[in-house]
Amino acid sequence: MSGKERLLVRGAQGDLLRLVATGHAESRAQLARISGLAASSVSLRVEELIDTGLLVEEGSGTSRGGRRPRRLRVSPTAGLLAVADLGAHHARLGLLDLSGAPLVVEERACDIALGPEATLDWMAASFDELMLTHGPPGVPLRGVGTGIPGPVDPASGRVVSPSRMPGWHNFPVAEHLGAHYDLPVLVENDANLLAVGEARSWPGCDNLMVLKAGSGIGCGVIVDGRLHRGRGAAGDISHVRVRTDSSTMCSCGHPDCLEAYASGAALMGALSELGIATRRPGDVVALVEDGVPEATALVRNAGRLIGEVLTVLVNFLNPDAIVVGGSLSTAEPLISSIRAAVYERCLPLATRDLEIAVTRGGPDAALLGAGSLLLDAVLS
Amino acid sequence: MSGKERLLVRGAQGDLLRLVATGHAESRAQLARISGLAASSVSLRVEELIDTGLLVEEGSGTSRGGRRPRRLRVSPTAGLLAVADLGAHHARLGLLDLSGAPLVVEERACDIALGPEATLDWMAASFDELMLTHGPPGVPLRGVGTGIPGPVDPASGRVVSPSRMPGWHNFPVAEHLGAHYDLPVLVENDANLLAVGEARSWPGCDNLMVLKAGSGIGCGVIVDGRLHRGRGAAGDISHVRVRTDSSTMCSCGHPDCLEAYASGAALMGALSELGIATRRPGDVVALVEDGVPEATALVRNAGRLIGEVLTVLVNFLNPDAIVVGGSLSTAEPLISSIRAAVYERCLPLATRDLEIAVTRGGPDAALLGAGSLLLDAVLS
DNA sequence: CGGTTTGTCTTCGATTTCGAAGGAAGATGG
DNA sequence: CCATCTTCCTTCGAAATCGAAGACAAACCG
Repeated sequence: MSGKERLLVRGAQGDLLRLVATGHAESRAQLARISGLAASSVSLRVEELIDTGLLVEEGSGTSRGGRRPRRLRVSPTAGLLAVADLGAHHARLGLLDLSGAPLVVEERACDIALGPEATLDWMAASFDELMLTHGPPGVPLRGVGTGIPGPVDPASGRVVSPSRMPGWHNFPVAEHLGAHYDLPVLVENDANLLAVGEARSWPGCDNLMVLKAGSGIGCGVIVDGRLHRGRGAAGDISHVRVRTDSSTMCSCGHPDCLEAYASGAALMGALSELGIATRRPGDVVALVEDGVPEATALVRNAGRLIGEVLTVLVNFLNPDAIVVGGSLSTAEPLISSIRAAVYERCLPLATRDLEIAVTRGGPDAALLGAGSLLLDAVLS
Repeated sequence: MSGKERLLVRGAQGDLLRLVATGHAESRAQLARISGLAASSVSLRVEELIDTGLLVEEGSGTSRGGRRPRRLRVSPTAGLLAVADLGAHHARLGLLDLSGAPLVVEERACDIALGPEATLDWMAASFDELMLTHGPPGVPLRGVGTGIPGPVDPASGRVVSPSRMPGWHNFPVAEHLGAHYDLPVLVENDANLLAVGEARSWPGCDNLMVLKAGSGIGCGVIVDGRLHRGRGAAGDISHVRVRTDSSTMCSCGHPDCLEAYASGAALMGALSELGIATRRPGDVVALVEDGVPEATALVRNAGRLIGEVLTVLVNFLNPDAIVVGGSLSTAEPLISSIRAAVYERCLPLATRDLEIAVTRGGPDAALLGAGSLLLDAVLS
């Protein structure tokens, strides 16, 4: 299940491979421009990477006015990454090649309430199955990564006081997965993975806030093109106090947290009090699309509250874009009321070129983000 | 007053010089460790820098168990930086050597309400005077920088819609100063400079929020050890909506901005309504120290409001420390009520190792910050 | 269609950087 | 006080990197 010889790419070679893998460059000339190395050095290194079997030349790219570049790609046989995005009741699982491109992605039902051991063992078994059924023979697994719907301490790879994951507190996820695989293991908060994944779809935007609005409210922050972790829990906005008429206690012990009003779980709760049953946050979106006024009003209020919180952060961080993802993101009134609140209340300087939009990266964005981070760990 | 030949330090040499100048290293061995270069390469480069007259060897450092290192310093004759921190009624002006150490610092009265031309020409004249009276003969000026008590667009060096600087809107400060000096010119928001300056006093803290509580409320943000500018106005918290009973209109046209309740100007206004006259934010601190209950109550309320805003940002950014500076920072009740609000309401994960403290960098911190940023511009 | 322009990639000598080895200078410890 | 250790710095051959020059390939354009 492992024990393959470690990928050996040191220094400059690793950097070049990474640039190709992440899609930042796909020709020698581009590599030279981006890496700052001389064209001749790049050619030498690329030669070696091709000899090692990590890179392949594949046709030619589009001309920029002169000779067409020879397109470079990470070899499909160089290795695979197994990645997962764990949700409360479903997980997306996939295999990526070393360029981060998905080979297979599947969504499977699971239940994190069964506890970490059961869930992670199930995940590992699913990875093994995917490797057997979809992995080309002889192509080694190079890394394993998963997103977790709760706070993760990046240093230790442990889950730290999650709200909706009974039995997971302080569980060493990375260590447990590492016991199955003698490989680099990545464990990261799901919103952070989404942020990293989305960042690829927002070229030129170095500062990004990616909101994940599902059962809970998560947020990943990209500063200067890199994921900002702070001391580990950066990006948390769910326990911010909001301005409301009524007063509701949040599970964290404080009154009037954003999560208690604007999360998918809160919306479902409010609907059920009105006698409208829902099973998943997606059902709320369906109600909105069906024109159920109670649902629309609740979603619109959620958007306003989220927007008011974002107001503070937009003034403070001056991001290039706010990206809204998660299962609630397809509800039109949510986005538009977030937009309204932010544009109305923020400084003109901060909103002048600010874009507020839904996810561009598609349903696999978080998996791609996991691939992206995992690649850094894999390439020496 | 200029036209000196440009400092010529390319690539690796500039990096080494910068490391010595910023105090990150003071021996060849240390340079090798920090820069990642081979010890032999470091020796070569340092040799050249000494030959050029930019570095000097000066005695020996303390042993770490073996031979004592030969201490390196930036030559005092390598050049000077002229820096200023402009306030509403006072400016601090100083000359720094290329290591960022102050040669002279003076505080002089001025009035930014006289408009940009008058103020900047006065500043240039003051710089010239300082050079004449305190600059060692023959030592060239290498750069000029100033802090501005309002938003600055870093790309163009213009002031953008400042609240308390009549006549400055859109004025090209960097360009105007650049006409006097054919040198690198730095123009930056004052809170940002304070943040950069303070960062030197907080080793190990890569993520820092530095609050400047004076007439206005400014905030500089250090992320990953570097100043975060966003699109230019990052760090603004003064126009965040706060939770209050009453309702006050802010000059920005929105109700209940933090600035309208918690800035020095707002406190002075509130005191005058109570029949207590003050001329400067510092007077408010004096009243608090004299035990005037109205002043204490107002300051405490300001601290609470600021703290509540910080709550959001602390959860979001997970900084290592919050540093409070500015003329109000010496009011004990301000800090303690900020502390109370943040510690009470933030996530344990975010506050576990969070320090909330007053400035460590002393009164010249902003000038030192200007020197630090200016150095980057000066060293090619 | 053939010259011109633009961009890509390789060749090769010059330069820079590295790394191992060794000398210098002080700390440590009997 | 002398042997030994640690750290600092330099020396010198080996390796990596650079940059200029040129070959190559396509787009552009009268």
